[in-house]
Amino acid sequence: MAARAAPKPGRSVRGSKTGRPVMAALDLLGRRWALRALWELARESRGFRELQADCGDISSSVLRDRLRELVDAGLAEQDAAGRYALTALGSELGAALAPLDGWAQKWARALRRP
Amino acid sequence: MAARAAPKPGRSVRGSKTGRPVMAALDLLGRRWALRALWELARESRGFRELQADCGDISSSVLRDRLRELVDAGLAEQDAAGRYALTALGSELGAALAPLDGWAQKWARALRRP
DNA sequence: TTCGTTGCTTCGATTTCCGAAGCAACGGCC
DNA sequence: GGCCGTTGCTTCGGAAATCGAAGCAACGAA
Repeated sequence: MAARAAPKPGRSVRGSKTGRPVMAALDLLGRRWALRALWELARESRGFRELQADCGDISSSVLRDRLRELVDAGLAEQDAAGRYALTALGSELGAALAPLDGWAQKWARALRRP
Repeated sequence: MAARAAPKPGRSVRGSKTGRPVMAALDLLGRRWALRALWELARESRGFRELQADCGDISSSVLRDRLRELVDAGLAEQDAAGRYALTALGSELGAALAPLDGWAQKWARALRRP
């Protein structure tokens, strides 16, 4: 249970008391599965159980916590059918993180031939 | 103790057995303080204790683990003076994540007037 | 009405993280 | 040389986050 409020800009978060927005983002995203859930939702809206499966069978309790945080932070919401989807803000974050894919491929290449 | 190998592309990581590079990245960065440490190093190279202070007094044991992983993954290294610095690859990741700052400011604005 | 699926919740076991303490090595500085 | 402050860690016990299997009410299809 529990599920305290998600980190948000303007408030003191783990590792920073200044309230600087990016620090809140780093706290929010630096939790296990947060980035992955966001990444998956950026691809497509999905229901809880489907999302869980697509995240490699993440524990349902943790997925619930992460989703709650994303919703609380205004990055995700549930549509009429109950499916989870990113808000406009969430989509923009997804777009901001999109370069990660290209970088990771470069990373893979670099590690193959050091 | 412990400190197993960092997640890398091509290998099975938490939440994905396909070896897709971006999944390894999401695993690596989705650990507490990993994003923050990378973010700080992207700004400037620093020694262990200074980095610890700048990360809001993160526990030294965890910082050590995260740094080990970043080094192991080829994203960071120690210079002649022993200071931690990003490699070329690490810097590119930092650059790929740079838009996060701008996004976070937008997030802050959006939450102020909902 | 039975059956399968979904969206969760619970809770005990594990893993991760925290944080205070300690320590060897390296300067300065006298 | 001897003393002091700083640095880069390591150790380890306790707290917190995560896991994972189980269960359950609600819903739709048959």
